[in-house]
Amino acid sequence: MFRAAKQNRIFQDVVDQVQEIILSGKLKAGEMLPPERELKDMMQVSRGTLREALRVLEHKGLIEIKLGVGGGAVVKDITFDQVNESLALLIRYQKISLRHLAEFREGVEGRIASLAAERAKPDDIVKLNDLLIEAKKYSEKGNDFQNEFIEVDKKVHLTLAEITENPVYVSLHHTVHDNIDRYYENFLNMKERELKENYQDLCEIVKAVENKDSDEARDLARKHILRFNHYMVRREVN
Amino acid sequence: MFRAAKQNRIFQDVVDQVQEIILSGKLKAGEMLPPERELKDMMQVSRGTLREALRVLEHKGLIEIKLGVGGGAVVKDITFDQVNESLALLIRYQKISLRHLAEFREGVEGRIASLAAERAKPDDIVKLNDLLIEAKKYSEKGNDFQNEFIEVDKKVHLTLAEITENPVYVSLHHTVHDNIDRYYENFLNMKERELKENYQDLCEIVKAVENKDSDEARDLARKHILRFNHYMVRREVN
DNA sequence: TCGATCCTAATGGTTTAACCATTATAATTA
DNA sequence: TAATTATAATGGTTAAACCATTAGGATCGA
Repeated sequence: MFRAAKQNRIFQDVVDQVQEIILSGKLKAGEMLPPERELKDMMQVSRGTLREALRVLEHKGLIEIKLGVGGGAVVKDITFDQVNESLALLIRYQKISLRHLAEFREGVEGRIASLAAERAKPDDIVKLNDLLIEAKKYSEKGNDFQNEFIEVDKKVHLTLAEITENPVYVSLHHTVHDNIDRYYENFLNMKERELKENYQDLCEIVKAVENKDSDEARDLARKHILRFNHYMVRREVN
Repeated sequence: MFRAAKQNRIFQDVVDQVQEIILSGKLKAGEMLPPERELKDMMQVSRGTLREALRVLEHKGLIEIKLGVGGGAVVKDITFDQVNESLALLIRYQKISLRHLAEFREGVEGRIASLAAERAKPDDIVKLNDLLIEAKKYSEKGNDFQNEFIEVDKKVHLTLAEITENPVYVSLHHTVHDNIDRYYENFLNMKERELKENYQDLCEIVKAVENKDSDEARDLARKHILRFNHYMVRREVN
């Protein structure tokens, strides 16, 4: 209900004030805070204290600080970067294993596919089929184009997430991929047969979405991710 | 693939070094960093620079700083707090609406229930049934015990999340609840009839888990959350 | 005139030294 | 023995100076 009121720290008050100004829209993304030397006078704190506050705001992803003339603190358009970073820390601290993350992803992608099946518009179906054509190309070219295939695979999943029109899913897609990629760069080494299996998966998922068969889409997407997870887990380093 | 190498900043190097020491296990939760005045000498930086680094580490959730004699920077056991905070920011910045978050929760709780159905041990079933008895009590006492009922409801969901043995789900439970609660404290105002409906939901979910019927558990959990979401969305303030 | 080079000033990054505020512990006193 | 007070360790804050980076203007050469 309540959180600790460690409020005797001046820099925290500075953080809160600036954050409030940004979140309330008085300063929009791209606009700048006054230079440190002016701001410290306005807020009647020392430059050191102000800078501690700026460090926190920077780390929160609310501002970005540039050097030189015309530099200074620019208000940032907030992204999921901080969520990703925190998750990455949890993984490194071994509060989460990649197996857990992979299992989570399995559920999420299933849900995304099923929502996409309910919500896909004709345009979306076209886009998905275009991606399939690309995927087919790479899957037939064999191992040398493995990375390209994986990129297209990612794009299919991203497109499905976008079709849900729920930004939580879009962001989660990035979060999960960022964190899986970070530790498993090129973890995949699929044989040509496996590339083709994956291509088939994608085709079936898209077909289910096209048919608005949400249960089928969910089950197929989960199976598809499960296959990926197997490649991954068989290489897990723990 | 690569991230910007803004590495001319000394405090960043301090952050990286200390973080590495903590994550590598050389300093464990509960242990302390040297006092600022010693650490600054060891790392050959000024106290101001060191303090900027400590601010960042504190905000990352890696250390906690206490005042007074015997105070200083204590290594923290890392939690999901930072993830929650970042998500809360995204919500306030209106990158995510509560409707989106609620929809996401619906999917997650469904998945949790279905995994729980596959993994519940006899002990778990006992625990769930105990909670149901408590829930029944409050649901019969009517509106005055609405908050108590909601607490038990939360506990049921938390227990289901724990049964999955996947910490991602446990943490997500907290994240979602923290963020929903923050903006909808007491958002619920259920009539007695609604309390009883919710109690029935819980009973059915637990029964499905007991029967290891994962599809049924999933569908029931989703319907249950959907009901909650209706109470919430009908009060949404946007 | 154009382009290259250099200079200037704005702005963040860092240092130093001092002092303030909080608090656990030891010393003192009733 | 218990309450009170003093001490010192430790983080929090301030001030003033200097360093490093950089955009843009000034200068100079062709």
